[in-house]
Amino acid sequence: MFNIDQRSSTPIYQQLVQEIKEAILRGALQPGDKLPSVRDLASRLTINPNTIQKSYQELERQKVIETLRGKGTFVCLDYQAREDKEKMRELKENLRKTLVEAHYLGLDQERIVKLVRQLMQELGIGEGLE
Amino acid sequence: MFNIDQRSSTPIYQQLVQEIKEAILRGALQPGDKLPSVRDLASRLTINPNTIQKSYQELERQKVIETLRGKGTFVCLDYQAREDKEKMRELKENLRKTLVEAHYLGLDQERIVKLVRQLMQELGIGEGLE
DNA sequence: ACATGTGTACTAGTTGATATAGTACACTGC
DNA sequence: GCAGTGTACTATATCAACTAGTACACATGT
Repeated sequence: MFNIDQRSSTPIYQQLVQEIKEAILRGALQPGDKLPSVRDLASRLTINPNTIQKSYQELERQKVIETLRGKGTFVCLDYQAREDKEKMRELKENLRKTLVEAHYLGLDQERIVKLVRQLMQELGIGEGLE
Repeated sequence: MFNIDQRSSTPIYQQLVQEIKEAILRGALQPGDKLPSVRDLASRLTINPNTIQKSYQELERQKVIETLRGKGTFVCLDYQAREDKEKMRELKENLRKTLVEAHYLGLDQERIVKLVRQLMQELGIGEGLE
């Protein structure tokens, strides 16, 4: 279901957050869809339930999913992008690092922009918020 | 000299690697320039010398700087971008994450490209390898 | 009422990366 | 020789991430 690399240096819970967000972006998970339960997903991925819960908590904090006690966890119906200066600062910082890396790999301006466009298409990032 | 945030969650040695690479990009450090000695920089930044050394080792591994035993550490004269499939894979993965974040912050395709172009200009990434 | 499945909360312990502290050695240039 | 340089090593402390185990609250179906 989700692609998790146990040996990766990036925390498992962060990988899962990323996987779920991407699944929503490409439409594999639709608004209103029910996510697997914490225990179910944990046993399927052979990961501790606490780790799954941490991912779900993070996604809920970001208003991407919502949980109904006793019923389950669902993809939010109306994701509203909010202005978040702190997140925006982090984004720029991150993009900065990535661009420096790209340059040291020998990519010039146009090849970088081309790569960005290609990845956005793969992810399903369109003109607006669809 | 270099902007290090002791309280940041990203490791100090990685911050320093990033700072030095950016300094080279914008020309503050020129090819052939001598970098501060491990001990000197450590005392100026109030950081342990071992941490500085770790940064220098990483940069040397990436062929960005080179060290001459007993003489000092210098910015490489001829940085040759080499094909590195593993690095390229990491770069794409990283860019992917960043783009997903950008989308969830409400940025559409054009605003993302615009931001990328702006940051590249700030960093001094031009058409080719200058 | 009961059993089951759900999210939630808590404690405890392990592991690995990070950073510090201290010491020692080898090379260069004066 | 001496000062400045990079390098190497051990030991220690700290913190985040992860695992393990347990317990509780709520919703649903029987």
